[in-house]
Amino acid sequence: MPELPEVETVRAGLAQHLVRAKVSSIAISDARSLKRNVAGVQGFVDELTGSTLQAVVRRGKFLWLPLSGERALVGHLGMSGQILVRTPDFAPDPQTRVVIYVETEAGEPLEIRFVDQRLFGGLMIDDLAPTPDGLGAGFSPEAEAASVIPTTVAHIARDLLDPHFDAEAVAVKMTKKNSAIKRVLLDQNLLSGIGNIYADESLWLAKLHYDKPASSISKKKHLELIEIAAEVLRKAVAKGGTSFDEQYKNVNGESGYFSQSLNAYGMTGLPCKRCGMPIKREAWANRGSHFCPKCQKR
DNA sequence: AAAAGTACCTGCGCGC
DNA sequence: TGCGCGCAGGTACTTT
Repeated sequence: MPELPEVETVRAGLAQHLVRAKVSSIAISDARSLKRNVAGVQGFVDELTGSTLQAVVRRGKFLWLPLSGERALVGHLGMSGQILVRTPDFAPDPQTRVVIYVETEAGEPLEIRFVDQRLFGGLMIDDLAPTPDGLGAGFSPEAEAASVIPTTVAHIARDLLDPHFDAEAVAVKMTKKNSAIKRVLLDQNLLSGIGNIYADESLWLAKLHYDKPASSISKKKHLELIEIAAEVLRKAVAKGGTSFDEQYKNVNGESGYFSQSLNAYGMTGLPCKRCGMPIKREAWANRGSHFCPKCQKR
């Protein structure tokens, strides 16, 4: 569910409260939200307790909070995850799986609540390793991102808003893909941050059909699509992301309002804002694709 | 090696 | 009212 703009909204919210906060204790009510946790629940608790959260960094849809130069708390929201920052007196949030109790730099006690309906998201503690190119690993304006990345995130490509994102190189790779253009846009190993909403939105803006083979699209058009997608992501970040229901919230439990700007996703049956033809939804690759049958020809 | 398919979960709204 | 089905913003693993 959460794509780059939603995750960035969460990152910024966490950074506001948690930089240099110290972990006091942890409560795990559902260990299924701890992923790849070879050290066990107790190992997770032991390592995190007493540690200081140094920064909040994001690459694509992944977040991590360095605990030192070598280890980090990594989080992913999956389809339905939220990370809420609450004061201790705040009412319980349904589907809270993990609570990390912290004391902020200013000495205020806060709770980081990891909430997740479907359990596709999760937290883990992981090693940090140098990035292959030696450049900053992700986005973290409050504390310049170090050039170390969690090993479990290393295979994720730089996202479209990353200052080191190489649009030219990615566009060349896209022309060589023998897959549908939408599948390529969703390939986090090639370019990260785009999910189903922003893929459909970008393709609508670029007037491309989701199932058009990427190899049949020129490099120039791929570059245009990349720039369109980056702009959509930037605008969505500015509006706090897209919220349709209770599933996506920022760290304060508030909805974003980019849904007002959507042209294709979730607009099935409504007139295309360019030509008036009803937007169509088709099942595709185990998900839905929304597009204008007139503006977006295969 | 690349590309496609499947598994992992819970809960909601819909039609019957 | 109840039940089964389809649907939901993602990723990792397996298969072809």
